[in-house]
Amino acid sequence: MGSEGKRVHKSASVRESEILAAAASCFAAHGYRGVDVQLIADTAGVGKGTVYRYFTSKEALFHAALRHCLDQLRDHVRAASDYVVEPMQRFRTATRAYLAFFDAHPETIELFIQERAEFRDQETSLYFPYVDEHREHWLALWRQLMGDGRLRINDAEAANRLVSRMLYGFILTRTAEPQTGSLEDGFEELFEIMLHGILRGDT
Amino acid sequence: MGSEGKRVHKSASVRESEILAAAASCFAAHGYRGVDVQLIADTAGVGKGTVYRYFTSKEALFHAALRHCLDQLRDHVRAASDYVVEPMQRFRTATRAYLAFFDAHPETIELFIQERAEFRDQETSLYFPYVDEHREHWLALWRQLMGDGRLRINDAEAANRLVSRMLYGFILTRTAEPQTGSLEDGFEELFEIMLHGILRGDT
Amino acid sequence: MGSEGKRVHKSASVRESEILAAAASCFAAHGYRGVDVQLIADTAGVGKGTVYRYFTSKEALFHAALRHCLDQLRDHVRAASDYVVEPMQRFRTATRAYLAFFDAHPETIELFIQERAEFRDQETSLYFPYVDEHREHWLALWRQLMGDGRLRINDAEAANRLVSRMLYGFILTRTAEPQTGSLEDGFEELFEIMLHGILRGDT
Amino acid sequence: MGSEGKRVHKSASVRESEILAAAASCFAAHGYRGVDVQLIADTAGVGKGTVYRYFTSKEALFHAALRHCLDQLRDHVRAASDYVVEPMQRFRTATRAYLAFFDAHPETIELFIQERAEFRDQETSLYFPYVDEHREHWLALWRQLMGDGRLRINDAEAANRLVSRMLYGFILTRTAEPQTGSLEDGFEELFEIMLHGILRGDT
DNA sequence: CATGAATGAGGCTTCATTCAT
DNA sequence: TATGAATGAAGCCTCATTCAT
Repeated sequence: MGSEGKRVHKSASVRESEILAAAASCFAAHGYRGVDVQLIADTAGVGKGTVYRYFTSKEALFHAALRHCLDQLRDHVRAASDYVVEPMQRFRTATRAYLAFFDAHPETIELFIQERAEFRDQETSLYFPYVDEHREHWLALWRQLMGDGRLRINDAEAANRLVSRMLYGFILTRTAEPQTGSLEDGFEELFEIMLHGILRGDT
Repeated sequence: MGSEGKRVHKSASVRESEILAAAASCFAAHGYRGVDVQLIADTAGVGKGTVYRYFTSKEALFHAALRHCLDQLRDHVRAASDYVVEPMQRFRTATRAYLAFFDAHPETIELFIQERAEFRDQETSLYFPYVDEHREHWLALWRQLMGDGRLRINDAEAANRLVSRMLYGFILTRTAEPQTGSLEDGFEELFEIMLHGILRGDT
Repeated sequence: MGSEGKRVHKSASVRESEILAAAASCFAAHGYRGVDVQLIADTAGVGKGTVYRYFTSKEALFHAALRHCLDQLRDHVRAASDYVVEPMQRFRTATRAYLAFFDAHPETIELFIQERAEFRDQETSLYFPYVDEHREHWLALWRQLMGDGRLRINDAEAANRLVSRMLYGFILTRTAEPQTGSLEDGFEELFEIMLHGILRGDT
Repeated sequence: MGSEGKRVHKSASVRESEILAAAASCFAAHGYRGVDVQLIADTAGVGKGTVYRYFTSKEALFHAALRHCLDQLRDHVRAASDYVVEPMQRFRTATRAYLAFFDAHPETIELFIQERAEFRDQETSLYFPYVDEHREHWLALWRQLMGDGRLRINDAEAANRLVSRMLYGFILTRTAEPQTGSLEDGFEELFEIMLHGILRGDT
């Protein structure tokens, strides 16, 4: 009961989601500092006071919006890859899903950048805790991949970090060059290079 | 103003450099929006008015500071690699110099991020013109590398873009994980992977 | 803010009037440039932000204040003279009311001067549109006065302009000489001269 | 000797005049507050420091410029009218010369307005002392005019004041209406009305 | 609870004046 | 003496946050 009711007053969680969505969209479009909380309120169709009723501060709202995106990202990647058993296939599927997510939610990229720019200090950053949160999951995958000795690298941490950083750069520069197509379009090429490098294998 | 004597006259170029250096340092430390021009003035040891004597606006100052860093970066990489004749060696040297530069001037990374975050849309962005400016130089290198058919990729543009984006991600995440050492320390590992991929060659 | 309680909510129109009144008073007392918007806010008993909530800019506020005075002036003169039927009596009554208004609202004079001094060139000037707005009304009066051929002048435009300019000078110099009394006190003398000139009629 | 010499360094009095002229022109064009002292220096072709070498402050410079204009005005009117013996002719000639002066030096009008707007307090105003300075001269004329009993008014002070104020209004509104021609063009009409009033003499 | 009017600290920029050269 | 680089006080405006209704 509740969410389908005819009541004008939406349930708190619906309100919250709407504000969150508005915030993500505004922050992505204008940057953290460039956004007046009023704009978020207008976009969400609520009063400014209401925004502050649901979120302590502009900063808290930003973090919540980012967290929301990160959760969606995780869900998306997990939903696509968790059921894939074969490790390399799982890696491939997860990577592809990762890229596809940002094609579908480009605002997430902007939130990444904004967080990096505005809250660079470890203290306030959400990115690091987030990475930590899922580290074990992906390290397990890397250990599996290393299991049969096919990797050139034997340190799961290092492999994970290296690939993460490469992907991160790939994501962030998505809009860098106008002619660049969707991220997923670049996937095969990227994945091929990540697996085999730029040199021919027989070298 | 600092603790020095009242008013100091210096040559315009010296003053400009000092202000530029102060600006780069402040912007890197606190972010574009987080910096009060007064702080830059104090850091440079000049009055606030003096800052505006040399730069039209805070924004202009930021762009000038970034441009300064980009010029240094280019000079550094060129100085290290231009004289290297053998293409692969030149690629290697340039890449290493590129990473080393950011170890020596980590504030440059922050300025990159800040520009991306604050001036994402605008024509004012310096990064893309900068990249364009040097595109030909590096494309030539890629064509040389492709000359003997040792590359898995035959499109100089694509190779250049791919590697640039990977490196960009590598740079940006430098401070991502506390335990990470200098960028140059990670060079061998990164370069190895870029050349040969994460899979063993015999796969 | 003043000594009153923390935050007071008033109807928008009341607040606007209060700010307008404070602005007129401040601008008159210190001149457009000599006024810090903070002073207006303090005088109105509101925060500075509130001033900007009601008026886009200092300039807009000034123009609004002037417009307000002009409206009052028009209402005052019209209220006094519109019901007077006999043309010459109407002219007399209107002129007297005009002078009396400035005795009652001397700040209006200052706003006139300030506008002339600060916004001389611009389209933003309110004075000329204002004059135009009422031109027809007064031209009609002049035509009536000319109807019986008692005027030395036969051009309603010219007569209107000439008298306006004389009155304007009379108003503006009100405070010119300390010993000068109220404008209305000088009315009879002025009006007599305007009607009959400084020379005796038999000359 | 001196002023015709080939020395690059102009004599102090020449410098001063140039600065004064530049100041008058700038103040008239942009208003007292709208002028950066730098602009005056540039216009005069000297360094900013030099301006301050000749004049204590911006305010002092403005007053000096105004004083200069007032002196010229006085000289002009006196030169034209002092030799005229017949009182009414002298009044007529002086008035006409007064108007003609402002046609030739319209910037004087602006300086009048600026002073009125910025330095309205008796203390700093130049206008009142100036008027006082010449009061006696003109009062004498008025007494002469009254000598033969042809004036409707018998108070020289009052007559002087009244006419001054009318003329002042006439001057100040010169640019008020675009279609208005030169002040001197309006002279006959104005003078006729001042002498005989707007009503026909036989009324 | 929801609202949006009210607030004031904070930041960018200007410009009159000073002073080292 | 002449200069113009240097200065910093001052002022306009924004916007995150609070709170009366």
